Amino acid sequence: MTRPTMEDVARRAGVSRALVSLVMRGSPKVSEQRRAAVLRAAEDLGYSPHAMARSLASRTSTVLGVMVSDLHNAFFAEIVDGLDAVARAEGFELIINTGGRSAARERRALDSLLSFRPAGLALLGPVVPSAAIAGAANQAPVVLVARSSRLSTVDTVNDDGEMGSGLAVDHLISLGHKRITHFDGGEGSQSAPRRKGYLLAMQRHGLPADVVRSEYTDTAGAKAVRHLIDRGGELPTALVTANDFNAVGAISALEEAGLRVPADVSVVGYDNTSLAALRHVSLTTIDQPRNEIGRLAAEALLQRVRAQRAEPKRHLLNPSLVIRSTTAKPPPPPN
Amino acid sequence: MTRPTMEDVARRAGVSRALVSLVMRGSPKVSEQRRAAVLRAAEDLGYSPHAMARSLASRTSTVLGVMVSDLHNAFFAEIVDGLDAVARAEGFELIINTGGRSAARERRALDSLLSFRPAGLALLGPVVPSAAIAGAANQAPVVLVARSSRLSTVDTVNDDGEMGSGLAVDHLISLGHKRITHFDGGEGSQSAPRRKGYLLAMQRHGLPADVVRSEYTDTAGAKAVRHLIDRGGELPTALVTANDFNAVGAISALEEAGLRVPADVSVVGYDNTSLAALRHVSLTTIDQPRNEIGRLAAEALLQRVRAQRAEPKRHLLNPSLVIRSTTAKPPPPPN
DNA sequence: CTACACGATTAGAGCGCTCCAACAAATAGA
DNA sequence: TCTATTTGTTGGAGCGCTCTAATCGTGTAG
Repeated sequence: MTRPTMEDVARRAGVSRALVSLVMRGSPKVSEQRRAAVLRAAEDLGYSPHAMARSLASRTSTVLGVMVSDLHNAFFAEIVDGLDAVARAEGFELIINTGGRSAARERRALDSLLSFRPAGLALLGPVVPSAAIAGAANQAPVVLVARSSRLSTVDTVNDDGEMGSGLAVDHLISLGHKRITHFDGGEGSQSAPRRKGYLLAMQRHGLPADVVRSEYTDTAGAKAVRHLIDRGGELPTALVTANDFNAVGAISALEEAGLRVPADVSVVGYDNTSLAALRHVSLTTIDQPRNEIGRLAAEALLQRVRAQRAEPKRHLLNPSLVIRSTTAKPPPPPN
Repeated sequence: MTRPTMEDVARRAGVSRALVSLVMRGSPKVSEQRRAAVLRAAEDLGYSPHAMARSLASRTSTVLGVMVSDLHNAFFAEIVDGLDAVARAEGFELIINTGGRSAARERRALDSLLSFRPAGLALLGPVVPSAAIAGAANQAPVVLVARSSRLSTVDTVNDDGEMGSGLAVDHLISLGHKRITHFDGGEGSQSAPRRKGYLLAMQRHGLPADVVRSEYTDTAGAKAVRHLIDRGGELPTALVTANDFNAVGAISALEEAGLRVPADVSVVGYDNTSLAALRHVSLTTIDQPRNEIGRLAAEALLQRVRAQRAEPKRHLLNPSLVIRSTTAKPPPPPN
């Protein structure tokens, strides 16, 4: 089980350890003849360099630490996918752990990642206090995804939630809706800008805003609908929901209450998850370019790693409206 | 940016480097007084041990390599989640990369993981040839998920697809169904045992089997339904589909064709993804314990790492039936 | 008062590699 | 011919840590 080292390769090829090192790193200043000899010896022995020893000696790292608040969430999984793609293309490796939406656990996860002295750190939807992030940013370049920050040492990649909700509202209004309610994402990340976008858009059109506190789950969406019905008064003709899950829960509850979507009530989701695209659901929603987010995060990190940039970068990606079958003109007013 | 080392802590605490090392590893043979001094010094300096240097010096690793054929797939993401949970609880870290369903890329991914000399390797749904797996297994303990192997050096964790389909068929038959069609998963992994389980169960009950080639997507499910309708003849009263996505696609197509689920046709999915649980979908399906799969994989690995076991372990997990709202008694025969 | 054991501490070698300065050999310039 | 350069190669120090064996005090028994 004990693998061959550079020493072994050097001995077999009849050269010094340093020469083997040069060959392994693809240095141009090695004669073809020696290079071939070294490569052969390595091949024979099944040698491959020890990444950690290399990292230690060179005082550099090819590891990017990734902390995912929740891998369960397909949204983050796709971002990791994007990160992985560019990281690997650039010769970096991802080391991942999850924070489980608990600040304490995230702290530990962060420490654990830092103990590998990674070249950079990507935090996906972290909930740790800003101070912890600042601390981490002192040790390695940090990029934040789905969380904003004013720290000048960290980069951020976000979708413009304010704009996204605005798109949803504009779409509904252009269909003729006037009573539009927002189900918000509660404490969830990005909940605030989405709410703000809704409020601003309603105000812009001179319509009364109505926000119901909710969460990023389908049960919460259903609950919000029942709340709407229970509180009495006129029902809205359209819903701008916290995310796709919330939307789907809302749709179910609406249908259970005898209301048709979109004939009676239009519903817009957020995220454009694979769920929304299912023909059975066919949800009008706001798309965030997830893979793109991952790529940009990785690129931002690599730029810092290579010291190509010191000023913070704030990516704010434009979401887009995806119109499917859950929005339509409002029903004619009952008279 | 240059972080303090053990040397720095030692100097500040007025002790030797070795003593700091002992404290950091929680050795009992250190006087309380010194321990406190060291801990204080470390705290003051913001010191934390360098995982790679530690690994190199101790000739041990706390890293588990994970190769995911496709992180996009929520199924694997949840397994990684399970892996992560037990790995972290045991003080191990995950280093992840993806193979992108290409044997060549998987090979490279594998090499890259091995260059970190991980304590063990988990391969999720790998497509590389068996020889490559055997090669990897020579360097580190390997556990395979969603892929079987005869290699005595690797462990495997799979769900019993044959049994799962059997459960679906039995359930439908107990409801009174006789014409049950299977939409299979085509070339997809685990497609074969699921098909086999269907065939065996039908045979066991003396019913004629009917398999329609399909895939693990919702569009494929819809297409299979249209194929069923187009080919004429009597429609089945129940569908055992390739997976949940396939099921949802099939349901949509059925409804579009004016058939009600489950009144006219019952549908069973496979995997019990979060999709199936949505109230809007409420799909009867076969549950694979994904988190459990991840846990078992991690445990199998750790047992090998600790040399607690040398014989291969073959986990075959029992799937279970989750009854929701897409299955019911068949319609009375039209006479 | 010496011998001995025992717990606490430390020096030093070494993990597998990179990097630097030094060097030998071949080539160029004067 | 002799001194510069260039090109290819090498020894050795050192990255931050662990581990073994040796050392240093103490307390205790003889």
